[in-house]
Amino acid sequence: MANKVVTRFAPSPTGLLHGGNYRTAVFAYLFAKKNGGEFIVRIEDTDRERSKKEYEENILESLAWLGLPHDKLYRQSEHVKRHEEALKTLIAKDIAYVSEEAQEEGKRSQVIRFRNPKEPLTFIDAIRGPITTDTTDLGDFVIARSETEPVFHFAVVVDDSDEGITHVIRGEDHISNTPRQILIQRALGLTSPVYAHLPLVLDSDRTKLSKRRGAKALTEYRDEGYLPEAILNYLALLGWHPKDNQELFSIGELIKEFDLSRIQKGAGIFDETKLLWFNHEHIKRLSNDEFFGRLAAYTKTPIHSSIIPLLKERAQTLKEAVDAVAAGEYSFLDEDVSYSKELLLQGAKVPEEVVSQHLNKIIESLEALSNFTNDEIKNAIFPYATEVGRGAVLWPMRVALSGKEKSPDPFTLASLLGKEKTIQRLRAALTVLK
RNA sequence: GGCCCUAUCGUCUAACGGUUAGGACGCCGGCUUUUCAAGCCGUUAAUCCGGGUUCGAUUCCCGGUAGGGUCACCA
Repeated sequence: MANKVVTRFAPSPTGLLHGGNYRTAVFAYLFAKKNGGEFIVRIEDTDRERSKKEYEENILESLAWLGLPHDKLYRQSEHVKRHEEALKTLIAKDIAYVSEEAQEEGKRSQVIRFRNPKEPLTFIDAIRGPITTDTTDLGDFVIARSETEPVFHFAVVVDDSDEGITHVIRGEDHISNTPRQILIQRALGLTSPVYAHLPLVLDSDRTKLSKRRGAKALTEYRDEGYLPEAILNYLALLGWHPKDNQELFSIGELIKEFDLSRIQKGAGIFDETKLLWFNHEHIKRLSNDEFFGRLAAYTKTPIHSSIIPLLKERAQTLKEAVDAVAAGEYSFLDEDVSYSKELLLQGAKVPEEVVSQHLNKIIESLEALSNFTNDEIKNAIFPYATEVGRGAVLWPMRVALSGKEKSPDPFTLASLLGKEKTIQRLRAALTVLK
């Protein structure tokens, strides 16, 4: 109990967060859960001008959607009393002091600075090992705008301590902030948490992922029909790797396998193509009912439950599935088909009398069937098709059933349509030829 | 520019001194229910450079180069 692991994700609600940001949350969450610990979300809203409620809501919504529930939620702004107390303590001890500043545009004339001991400082990063810097370079840095307005470094240190954070898992861009935070911890007599600085997630142009350069917010991926489990899976493997070559993970498996020691040091590029592959894999892993439910939650477009298996196989995202349905790719199921004679003959490459013969033969074979399953239909038709020429039999059959140039294979179509409708359409094809 | 971090196929990565440098995505090619997808099979492709240490370096050390981060009264 005394050594219970507590991690935190501490975003500032000053904008929408992208995949790289959430990757940090994923790692902090997995590490906490792996160790039976707690995952805390702390909204860092000390910048009162730029913090917005809508961003906070978006962040919380995204975290919930991804499947990263927090054990506790804090807002930094609610802790101002504690910050003020700690600040006064340091001032009383003359470790911090009120500094008169040269008047500048948009700046205060008075701020609170930290008396820097100016010495070399080494901390052990759980991913990178010892990191040494000389704090002299920092000078007497500012820790608060006033007694009631602490700056990031100060508030973070006090909060991490108050909230019992044992492991600070954050982006590499915070490495250079760590020494000054440790300095404040020491001045306050606090123990330092373990630091683990994650490699950055880069855009395809090798620069830090940023909203400004078009990095998508997580909610955009949701709107584009990505599955949260696919994004989670992809994010977990961006900068971390299991012992073996397993790639597809459920969240439970990730928690079980996750290990700080297998985190990468070098930055990684966010690859949307691979994410798409993960998404399709996770779609395929969904049961038909589950997939149907996800589609229903995603769109108002009515979707026939019988085509769910086809959609699962063919669509990489929910949006793709919906778009295909909306574009009429499966309309042959409930609408009558119509097509030209040319299309019916196009792929057959034999005279139309021969096609008629084949169609008659198909009808005859199918009429004898009792179950009308995909396999039964295939067994009835395929040997014949192979014997006389597959294209000559299968192409017209497929067009007769779908009315389209592109469609699923003829056996699947027939089983979906049912015996009666299938035979009716094959007869209609004979009429077209006449 | 100062300080810090990093460096294996195009991309994500495995190999914690000895491997034909492995896997996945993508690309390309082939097969398939002569369509579109999916699926299956296969091909292509990498240790940044230079010095050490060692019988032996992707792996350890040093230097260079390159990339990134950070130098706010933003977090």
